[in-house]
Amino acid sequence: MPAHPVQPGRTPDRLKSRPTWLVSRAYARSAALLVAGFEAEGNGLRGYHYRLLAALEQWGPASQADLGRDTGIDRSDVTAALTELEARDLVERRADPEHGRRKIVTITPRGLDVLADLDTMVDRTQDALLAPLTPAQRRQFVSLLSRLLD
Amino acid sequence: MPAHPVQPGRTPDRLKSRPTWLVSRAYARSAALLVAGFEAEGNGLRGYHYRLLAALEQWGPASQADLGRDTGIDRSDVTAALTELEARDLVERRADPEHGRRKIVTITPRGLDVLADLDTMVDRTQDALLAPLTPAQRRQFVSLLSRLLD
DNA sequence: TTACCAATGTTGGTTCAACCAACATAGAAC
DNA sequence: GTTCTATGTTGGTTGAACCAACATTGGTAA
Repeated sequence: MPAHPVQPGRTPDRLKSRPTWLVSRAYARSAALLVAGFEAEGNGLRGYHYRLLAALEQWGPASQADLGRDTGIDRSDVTAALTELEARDLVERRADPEHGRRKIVTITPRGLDVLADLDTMVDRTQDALLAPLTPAQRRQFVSLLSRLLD
Repeated sequence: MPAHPVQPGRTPDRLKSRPTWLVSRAYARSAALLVAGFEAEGNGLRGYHYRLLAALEQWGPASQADLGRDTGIDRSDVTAALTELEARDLVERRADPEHGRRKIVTITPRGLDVLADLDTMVDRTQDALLAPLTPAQRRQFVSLLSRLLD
């Protein structure tokens, strides 16, 4: 369902055993945990910023267009998010010397620090989400999800 | 992550094995399949309408406020969705004889028919979503999701 | 009874993520 | 040299989820 409320009262039988419904509820919980985590210790950063920092750390400097393609974020949203990251000294934007219009984005040392902090927050969120499962069940869950998305 | 794009190019390692990420990707796929199903054979109806019809079928006539509480849909959105359902003769709204302001909503025979059609569409969507899994894995997946949401 | 409070249905908003269009400007292709 | 495509940016639009206020009604307390 293209709707993910956090607090339905009771659920019709036809919904509550359907995988699409369960996935949407799991997503609602997961997203709520992440939003709470970012709000509590993200210093105003959100998922967009985290994904951009992660991409920069993993693959090194990139143009904004490439960043957008890699992260699946629209060019215009990349621009806005990078402006906020730059204002916090977490990334650097400099003109590509070989391409007049292109800008090369680099993560700064402070950006790496913040990314590390966000990483531990996100890791704790995984534990919170998977709390009801045993370690073996968690591995199974991740494995099934991965297969589902191949 | 509070974002569910359908087409990221490549995914940073730190994301792609994290349950929250996998769940958000699974939700993106699930929601896209459902939206496509409703668009193809929903005759202009969407998830909201389906949930309301399902609640009415399952628990019988109810006031709008109760419907909202049961489905987790805001009162104002319930009003709008019911207006559309009523225009299609899928529900009936009549004043509660015992409560001046309250309205009792009932699903009509046509509403039951449409609900049955939507049910088969939604069932087919389950198969599409779970296609990569074997029957045993599907049972496991549903079981783990249910446990996760307890 | 009267006065207050809570609930109902409705209207008309706001917020926020996702997405789209248009632009000036730069390289690439032909 | 002209056309075509890519880039970064601005300024939108859409749609789901919420929220606020209102008139109206029932219930509660005094």
